[in-house]
Amino acid sequence: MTSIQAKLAAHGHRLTKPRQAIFTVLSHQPQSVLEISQKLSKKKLQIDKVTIYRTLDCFVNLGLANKTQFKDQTFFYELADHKHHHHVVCEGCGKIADIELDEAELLQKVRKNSPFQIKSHHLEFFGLCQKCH
Amino acid sequence: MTSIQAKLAAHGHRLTKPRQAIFTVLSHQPQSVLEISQKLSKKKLQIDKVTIYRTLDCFVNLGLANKTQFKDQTFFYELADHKHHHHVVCEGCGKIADIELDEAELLQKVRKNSPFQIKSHHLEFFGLCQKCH
DNA sequence: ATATTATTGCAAATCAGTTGCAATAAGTCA
DNA sequence: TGACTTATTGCAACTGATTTGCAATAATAT
Ligand SMILES: [Mn+2]
Ligand SMILES: [Mn+2]
Ligand SMILES: [Zn+2]
Ligand SMILES: [Zn+2]
Repeated sequence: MTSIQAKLAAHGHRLTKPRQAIFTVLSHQPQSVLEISQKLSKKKLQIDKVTIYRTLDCFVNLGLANKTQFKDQTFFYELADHKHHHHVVCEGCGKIADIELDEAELLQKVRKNSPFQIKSHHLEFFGLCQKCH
Repeated sequence: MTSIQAKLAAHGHRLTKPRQAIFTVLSHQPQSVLEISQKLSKKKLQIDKVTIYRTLDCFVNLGLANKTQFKDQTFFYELADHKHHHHVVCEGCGKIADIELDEAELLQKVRKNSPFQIKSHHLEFFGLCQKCH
């Protein structure tokens, strides 16, 4: 709460009830707005989806959340307090697991092979989890 | 034409005029359906966007095209006849360049770190091209 | 040439995300 | 604390991308 409080304040933003609620529901598991909405409902916290979108957007800008995308046109959000990492998605059951890699070599190769100044990347893996295998 | 012809036939699909037209317009530059549609229009080939979607879907299934996604909810399609590769997208002007990497090490690391059976991955880089830099 | 059925095009629907705006509630300060 | 300012919320309507239903059309096989 203090961290979010501080970051919001530093940007002239307010710590509101919806923002607190949405924050408590975030985790390292990337979640869609629908899933977040449903989690909130279960907690008897009724928050409009537009507010969820705007809040997540705000969190992403403040570096509190990360926005990801897998194979469909839906965006997923997770807490940003961990180390930079990527995910493996099970194409059988939808399960998502974190993957932590040393990407130094990879990025080095890319920088050597491309004249672009690279700022960020998306990397996601797809396959089958142990159960679905 | 023969390659597409053969693959279509092998799956009981027909080589139609729209399919030929759409095929000629594909390249290694990932393109959205809108862009493909505009290219076709310039060639005086008026094809409904629904047909473009269905055709691209068909091409992807036959391994003739690849479907990619960058930071928005739009899908991009490119020819699949080249070696496996990824892209760098300029966030200034939208320019897209191919990036070819040796991913063996990376995949090895991932397989070692994850119990999932990995089948595919998405990897895209974002930054600024030389002009926008 | 005819019959069969995959494919097309149009209209309408869906799905995720965005925008406008009036009502509400944080944060500020006397 | 209580009034004041303005960020934030919720609702309704909208957009852009993609999908679906269906009747008309055109590729293929005989
Ligand atoms: Mn994660
Ligand atoms: Mn390419
Ligand atoms: Zn699974
Ligand atoms: Zn550029």
